[in-house]
Amino acid sequence: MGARLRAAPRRRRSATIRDVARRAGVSPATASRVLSASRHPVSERGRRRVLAAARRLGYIPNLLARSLLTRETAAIGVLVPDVSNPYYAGVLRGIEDAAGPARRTVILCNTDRDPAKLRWYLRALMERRVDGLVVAGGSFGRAESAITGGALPVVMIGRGPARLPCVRVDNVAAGALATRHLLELGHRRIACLAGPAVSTTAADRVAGYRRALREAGVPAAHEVVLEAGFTPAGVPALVARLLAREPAPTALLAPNDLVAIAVVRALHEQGRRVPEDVSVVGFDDIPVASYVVPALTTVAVPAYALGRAAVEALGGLLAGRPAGTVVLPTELRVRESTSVLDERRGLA
Amino acid sequence: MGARLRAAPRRRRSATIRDVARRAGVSPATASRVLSASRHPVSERGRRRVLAAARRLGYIPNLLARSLLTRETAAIGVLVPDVSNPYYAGVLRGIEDAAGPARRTVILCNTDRDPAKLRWYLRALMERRVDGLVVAGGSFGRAESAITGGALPVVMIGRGPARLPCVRVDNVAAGALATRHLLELGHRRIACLAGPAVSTTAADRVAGYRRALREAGVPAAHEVVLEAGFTPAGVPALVARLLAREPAPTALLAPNDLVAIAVVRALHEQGRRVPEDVSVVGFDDIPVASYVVPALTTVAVPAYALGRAAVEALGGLLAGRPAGTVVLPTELRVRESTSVLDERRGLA
DNA sequence: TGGGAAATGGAAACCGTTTTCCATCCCGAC
DNA sequence: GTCGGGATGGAAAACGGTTTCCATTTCCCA
Repeated sequence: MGARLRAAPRRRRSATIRDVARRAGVSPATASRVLSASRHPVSERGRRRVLAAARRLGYIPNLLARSLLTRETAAIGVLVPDVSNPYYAGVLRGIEDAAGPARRTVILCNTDRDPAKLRWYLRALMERRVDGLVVAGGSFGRAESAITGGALPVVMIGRGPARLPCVRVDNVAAGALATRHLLELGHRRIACLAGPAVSTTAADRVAGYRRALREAGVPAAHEVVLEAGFTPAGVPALVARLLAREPAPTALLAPNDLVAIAVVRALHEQGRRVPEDVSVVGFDDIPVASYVVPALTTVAVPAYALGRAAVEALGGLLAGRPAGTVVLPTELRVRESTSVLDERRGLA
Repeated sequence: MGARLRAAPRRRRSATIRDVARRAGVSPATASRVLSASRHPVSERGRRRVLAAARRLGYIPNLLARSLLTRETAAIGVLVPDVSNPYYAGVLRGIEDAAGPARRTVILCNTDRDPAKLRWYLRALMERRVDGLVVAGGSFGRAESAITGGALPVVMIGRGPARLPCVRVDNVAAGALATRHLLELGHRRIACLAGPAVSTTAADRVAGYRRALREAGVPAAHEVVLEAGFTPAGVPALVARLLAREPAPTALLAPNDLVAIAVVRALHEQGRRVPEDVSVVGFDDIPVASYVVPALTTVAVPAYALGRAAVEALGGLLAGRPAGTVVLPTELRVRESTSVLDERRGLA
């Protein structure tokens, strides 16, 4: 004979569908049909009684039990490098706003771009049987696919392996856009602070920078690329190195707005004014970019829209519609941190 | 006779503990005992076989089934007004970093301070049977407690009803701290931009501001409080109103750093320099505060630590330890946006 | 009046775990 | 020789829903 399993004493048992059924004088089957809007017909009288009983008992369905049976959890896992980064905060907000109406909940994981952490979280999400994944700003290679068993729908944000659907911007174009803006203002000595070496986003922007310079016929000797990371750490030293060059650049690209703001400050501390002495362009257009002084000229990346689009693509995948790559447009927002090159000034 | 339920065709069935048991030549009970590190002894031989079978089959336990039985989901719901706000992003990061090691996952909900949205999410979290809740920056009254049935452990961040455990800072003290700093610099006409009227955080800071002024013997007529909200919207108009006063304030408190940065900009646009003409103090010390020019003098609120502490308190609650109120210290960070009052300048 | 279809409702299996009872077996102690 | 007890392992009952089969009615139309 099996055992009478004692309920864990800690949490009091809440009303189950059987309780509702009993109170309504119907079978659990009927109660379920009413409460989960099944297609099976139920008499008006039965429906009313079940609804009344559910209300009276404060019935809250147990999604775990339902999910166990239906194999759907209505939960999606979201992997981002770091929510503290305003760009990813925007992405996350878009994800959540799109997931809510679809009655899906978001399980958040910060990977810090650490593959071990990524895999650890991936496993946790698999154990929870999430319906799908949105992965932003991380690599997702063979090892990761092995964990998901390849069966789990995944949408990448930014860039991922070709086999996975992806929502992104054209970062090569974005890099070129920023660079051409500076070229049009007369700048020729334009430095580029690149993001971390592992980031394809950063690499693409650098590629766009190089391409724009070449197309404008700027000598290759003018190309200056320094690795800076996506955070302001180390920015003053990098700026100092740039200012020490002979001749020094008159404009520069920062890997994102956060770093751009730090660059403006570092230049300020070195006695250079923006944009009179040096022009600075950022990427992302985070909320604060338009409030700082000088307001940042930047290439806007639609973080919020990327998040939304990713969830919509994932929803499509879950509904059986295939998803490909979605490329959203970037846009140059000219504000105050760039200006026409004044030959009499400049860093030199 | 009952029905043979056909498995949903969409998702392929992954290996279950029964598959593992069969392959290892043991019963599901034994397999479970090995895989979930139960106290029940299992022979070394059996253990090895189960582990090998699990590895071979790529077994990933189904947490839904486990949770259904144990009544614990190892998931916590997190309700914040808006992740795009850097302050809440910091809180969230702290929450997640503290939850991870405890093997708990975080379900994120953005409430936008909308009670309807809050209740909607609350219900969704109840359906998912989260183990507990962390609620930041929202009210949590009778109606909300009714949804959770009062049985769900809840930790508030910031401020909540007295009956709930809470992790917060002393915002009255923080407001007084900022104000006293300005008083010490010689300012007497200090304006206060308050946060939204519904926010107790905002109200407390205003109270601290008033208290500090009174204690310094500043005439009540010098008190100026304008409602500004926690976002930069409308800031230029408010600043214009302030500048139009006669005499005009020589210093001001912003409800948070984001607004403070917008205030600095608005002053700049009106031809006033910070701090030479007007001193500005913010709250929170968001990451960007130290990178803008001028670097913001601000009262640091330990967002990350608040998040961590909330999860730790919740963990304690779940382990049966009662939790009270935790008050974390704020700290004045004097940077560049405040300076000694120069009688010859000022707004007047 | 008969018959097919639609409406209505219940019994029970099933999802994948965990855990409680036993049932053995084996060991040393008395 | 038997008895207490620890080690080991299995059967089966939960957890709380959903859904598949039926089993009845009821209804409409020929």
